[in-house]
Amino acid sequence: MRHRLKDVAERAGVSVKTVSNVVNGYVHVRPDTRARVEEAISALNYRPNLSARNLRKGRTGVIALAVPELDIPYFAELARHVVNAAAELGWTVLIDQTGGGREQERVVASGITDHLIDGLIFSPLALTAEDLANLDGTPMVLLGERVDHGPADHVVIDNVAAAREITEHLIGLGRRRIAAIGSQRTPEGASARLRLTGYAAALEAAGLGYDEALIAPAPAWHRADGAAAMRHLLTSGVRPDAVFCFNDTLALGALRALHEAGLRVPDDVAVAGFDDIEDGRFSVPTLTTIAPDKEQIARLAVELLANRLDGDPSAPARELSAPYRLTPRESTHPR
Amino acid sequence: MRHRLKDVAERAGVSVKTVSNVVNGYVHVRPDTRARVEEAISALNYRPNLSARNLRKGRTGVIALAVPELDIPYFAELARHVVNAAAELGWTVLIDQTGGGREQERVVASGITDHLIDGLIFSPLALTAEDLANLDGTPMVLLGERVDHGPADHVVIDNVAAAREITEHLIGLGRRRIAAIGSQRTPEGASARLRLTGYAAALEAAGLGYDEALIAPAPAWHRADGAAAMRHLLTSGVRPDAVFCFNDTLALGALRALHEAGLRVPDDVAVAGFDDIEDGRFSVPTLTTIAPDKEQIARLAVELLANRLDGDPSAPARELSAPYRLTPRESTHPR
DNA sequence: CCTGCTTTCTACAACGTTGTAGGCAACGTT
DNA sequence: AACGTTGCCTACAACGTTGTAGAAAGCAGG
Repeated sequence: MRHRLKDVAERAGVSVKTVSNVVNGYVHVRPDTRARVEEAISALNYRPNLSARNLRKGRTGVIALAVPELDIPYFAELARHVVNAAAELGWTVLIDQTGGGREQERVVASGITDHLIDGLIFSPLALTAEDLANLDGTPMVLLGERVDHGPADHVVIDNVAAAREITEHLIGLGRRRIAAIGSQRTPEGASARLRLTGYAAALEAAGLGYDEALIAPAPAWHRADGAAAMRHLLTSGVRPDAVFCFNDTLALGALRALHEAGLRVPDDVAVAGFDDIEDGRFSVPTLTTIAPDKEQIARLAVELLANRLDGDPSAPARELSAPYRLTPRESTHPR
Repeated sequence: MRHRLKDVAERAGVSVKTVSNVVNGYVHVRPDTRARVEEAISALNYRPNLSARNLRKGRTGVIALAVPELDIPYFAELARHVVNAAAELGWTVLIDQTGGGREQERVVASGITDHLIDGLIFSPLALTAEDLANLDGTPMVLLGERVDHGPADHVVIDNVAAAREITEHLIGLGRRRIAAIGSQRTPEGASARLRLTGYAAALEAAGLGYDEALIAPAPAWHRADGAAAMRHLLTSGVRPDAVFCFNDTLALGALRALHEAGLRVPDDVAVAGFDDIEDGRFSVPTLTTIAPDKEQIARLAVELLANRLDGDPSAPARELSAPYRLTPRESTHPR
């Protein structure tokens, strides 16, 4: 029941190409011809076949955003901003959830890009620079730290400086036994490593020792992992008076574990997170965090992609940095 | 730098169609021919052009999931399940965030379906049955209550029964002044109306009066709306001893507002939500809720879509119901 | 009336893929 | 030796769209 240019052309008594010209806003069409064609278009409820158009033109007007997990609120919030930023350029954004594994990400990066979409904004966890090098074709913008200096455009925030700043905030409260939750040794843990570096730098600068026992790993960065890590710290006897969690969901899990252990936040233990997700503004207590400018990240990513699409595809890759802000809330109020 | 069947064919010394046959697993290809072709494919890093394939075959292997907002965790969690269920059938899922407005939803429903994808799983808020009737073409499965008995397949949960059950749970705790947060008078508020109906039915059956002053509207169902509605209830002097929030994010906002007002949950006010999002399992206190079987919802939706794609596109629309479970947690522990 | 330009429209080919029809060997059966 | 069958492969057309080339008609200027 779907109609083609041919059907519209027959109804309007013109050639297929003239209908195409009307659809695409070509100027040299007589007003009455245009009117006849438009009548036929709406009578038949004609809409162009994007696959055919894409095949012919090489453009769909659709880009994809690939993220590891949508139920990590940071990515969901980021997705909203990307959708909005892209809408301003008339693009539709489709979102692909990769799961974060290297193989899945490789499938997305190569599979999805097979001419269905014009470009890809990609937040990879496990993908290597080598994987990326094998991707000829679709323009791509990467978000986040992983794949340093690969062949693609890149939007980052300064994880080391941000982690250092929030750790210094904890130190400034007079806390001395500051734990960290979220370290990862896997290749996926690039952000974790950078945040750990910033944390260590802050401790060092303040003359506080770096104590391996205060570092709790977390296989993933979900609430459950944060709660488990916090419980581990509490039972291991290291008695932290503050915790820097490498993202907000970890921190929310840690808050829960502290509550269950009967400890008060921030009185007994101050808690800080990273990402500024909405939950942290309504949790009890509200959560001190690093707020990356997600809107800016999204806007920069979309702009980079637009430049790549319109400009020279082999221009050197650019790396842009987005701002962040330390946002103190109840979980680190002074005692 | 992208290669076509033709390039592979030339390198392997066979016809274009033979390469196509190898790619598609056609059986009658001599082993040595197949090997030559496969060598050429990997040497050139060939991957098929999906637009062209789609144009020819009418299938892409890609379906879309359209939801109002990804940063409502319920939709994010649902998205994960849909992605997983579709993966079992070899489908890729792209997610489209509509924003929930009628016009935007109409654009998605008609625009996205323009041959880029094979089918659509759609969770609409504002779309009317009339809008849907105008969509010839792409098979579609609807999630949620809106668009009752429209022309499309449908997966629902029994909102009335679930709302009634959780309200009865609050009544069973001995609460008598049970407020409701989340009512909506707009056409988008179909779920709100059903949940309000279930709430009222439970009160009625228990011989408790329905008090308009205990019903707090919420323009959207975000945490901020829940907090504002709760504050409104607290300052209006109706003194509720329990609140049923029409989703979990509203409830988390309400928890926050109760905390700020110095009230204890559940001792002073019991709180219940709806959706069973992950946050509610880690909040302080943890949140009593209705847990819809999201995995089942996703599986049913994907199955309906698969049937629609393989079977008769004009078969009568089916409506399937997914189960839910009342999940009591700390926020309604007996005093 | 011819020339050249502009406006309006059309025919055709091409984008990369796959279904259809058919050709050519090789084989087994009569 | 002729025949049908099977296995393997190829040529061609078609999916719906748009770029290119150019035709037809109208107009201005000589």
